[in-house]
Amino acid sequence: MVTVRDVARASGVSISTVSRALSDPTRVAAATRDRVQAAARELGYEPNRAASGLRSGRTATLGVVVPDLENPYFASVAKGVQARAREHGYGVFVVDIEEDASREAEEVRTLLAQTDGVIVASPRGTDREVRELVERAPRGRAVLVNRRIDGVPSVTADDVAGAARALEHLRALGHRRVAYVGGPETSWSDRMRREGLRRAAGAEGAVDAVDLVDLGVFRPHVQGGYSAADLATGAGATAVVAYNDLVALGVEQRLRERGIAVPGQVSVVGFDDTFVATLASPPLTSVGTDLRAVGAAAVDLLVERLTDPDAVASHVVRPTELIVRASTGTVVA
Amino acid sequence: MVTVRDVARASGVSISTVSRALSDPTRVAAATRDRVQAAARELGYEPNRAASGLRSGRTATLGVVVPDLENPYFASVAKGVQARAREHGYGVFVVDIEEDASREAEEVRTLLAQTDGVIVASPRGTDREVRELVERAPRGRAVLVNRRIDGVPSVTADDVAGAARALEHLRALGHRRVAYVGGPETSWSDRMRREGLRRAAGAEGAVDAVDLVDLGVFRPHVQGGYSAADLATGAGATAVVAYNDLVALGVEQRLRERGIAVPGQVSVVGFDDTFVATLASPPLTSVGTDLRAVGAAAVDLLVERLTDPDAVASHVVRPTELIVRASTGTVVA
DNA sequence: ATGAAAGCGCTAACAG
DNA sequence: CTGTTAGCGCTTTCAT
Repeated sequence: MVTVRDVARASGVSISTVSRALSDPTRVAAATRDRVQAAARELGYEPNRAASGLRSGRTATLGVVVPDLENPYFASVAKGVQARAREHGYGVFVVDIEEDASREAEEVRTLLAQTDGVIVASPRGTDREVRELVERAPRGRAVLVNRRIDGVPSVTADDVAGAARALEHLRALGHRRVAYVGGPETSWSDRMRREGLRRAAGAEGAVDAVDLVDLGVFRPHVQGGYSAADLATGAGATAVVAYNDLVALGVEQRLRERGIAVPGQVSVVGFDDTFVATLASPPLTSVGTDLRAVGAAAVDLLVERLTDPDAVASHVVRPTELIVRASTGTVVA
Repeated sequence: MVTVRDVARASGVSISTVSRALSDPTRVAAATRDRVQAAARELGYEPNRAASGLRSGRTATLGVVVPDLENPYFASVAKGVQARAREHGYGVFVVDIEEDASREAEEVRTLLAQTDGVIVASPRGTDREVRELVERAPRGRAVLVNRRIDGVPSVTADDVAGAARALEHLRALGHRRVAYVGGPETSWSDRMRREGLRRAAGAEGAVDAVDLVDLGVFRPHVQGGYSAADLATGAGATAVVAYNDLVALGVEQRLRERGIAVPGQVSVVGFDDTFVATLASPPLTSVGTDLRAVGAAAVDLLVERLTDPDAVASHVVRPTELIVRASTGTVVA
């Protein structure tokens, strides 16, 4: 193993100069700096993170906790986190809690002890639990994704606006009775999406008011949508908005089986605009956000607070966009 | 921050006893052990990984390099790696090289310097490059997934058998002309899949021999299959085997657009049996492997070699299975 | 601008 | 079975 001592010997300086030349090149004469850096490169020197971390108190590592890496949503967020962290010089510990809310707090705690900061994506606990969990983090070393709690920095998508957009789209196509297939109860996004739909549906009795049928809570997977589809048609809805793309695919699947045309008889809208939206047939109209950007924003927030401990807890709200594809169409009489 | 000293003081023993009681409880009297552990819990002691790593030379961290986390294939492998590593007490650094072969070597090198071992999933470099990259790893601290090189431990799927199975399935359905939509040239799996198909196709002129049409190299995404579909029908194939599920979906998509029934006129088979296979319409017949198990096996291999440096480099070959769904059917005259 | 020296928290000899 | 001590590789005062 090549250490600072080896580099120091090779370049004829002391180990402290090596350390400086490599970490903060401005604090060393240009000539010395070059000599040291050349020696380091030649010897294949790689700083020992454990040692530098022990001394400096920084691990140069971030943690990200996701409910399920196989969910394309979180895969994208994790990808964004990893990429941006790398740009800032941080490595990333990824922890998949397998949708088990009870593991969340424990994993965050462990990660907090071995990283500089943690990103918790779509926390599964209640607001109370999440707040407690995060307040144990000294100086705001935790950032939430998809959950907004006062005093805790977070990155969320503008789901309210996105959902409203979706509803307006459906209204414009003539739909007056729209069903919503809901997601997990602890999902903050679900609450926001509901809210957006409700607001956009308009006052009861208004000329262009839309009847919103809440189908309840379903598993956020294909199966959930498959189970909900019949309820939607039974309720007389001509359009279905689903908690996410997978659920929407489940709805499409069941409708197809029953010979109900999409969008001929029923229109379907998903959320998240993950790549599966384009795989569906018909391809899915979906409310999307740039998920990698969400992950990247969370890293930026964290790094900012790590660098400047006095930074206030800010809430970044990323824009959402309605991507119209073939799964939505006009109402037939 | 709570350190061993605090725990030592609280439990009335020396710091080394604390260290022992916490890491190897057998080397300490039962009563002492309990006292120390209680104190540690009460104080909320979390060992400092940097410090223990610095002293012991172990980082308790593994690295995994994947070409693309958003690819469901690698998401599953990464998930398997993370879960199993956790069971062994290791954290996992995930690095996504964004399908950029030129970043591979550098990332592996960096990772090797800050972890105990590295798993390289589906290396994108040539055999030569991969061998060089891995031989820099002292004492076999690298394991390959989806690439078999002598002397380097690896986990692969039995793609030859899987591909053969797929071809036999098609033959049994009456297909005598089958097209293969190939994947990346540096893909070892692609080579094996080709080989399996070739072998199972049988000797030319045999009664039940199958004509294998090689369509060439395509991008391993939906678009690749979409582009290849017309070539397959143009070549008179009644069945198409695709490099992976996404490619197969692309084939299905294009065929549907052209009004060619699947499986009525053309059957389609994918590889990897990722969750997207079930999303397709019709759902895709696919040759699958338990991808989480692949990741887990890679971790086991690595941990074994980390624990016993004399362990020989073994090659784990995971079984593949043909999952028959609605995208394959009998040939119509 | 550079060097000497201390010490981060822990584990591993070595004593006892 | 337990305590003492040294030191992992690095960063960071404090001198010079």
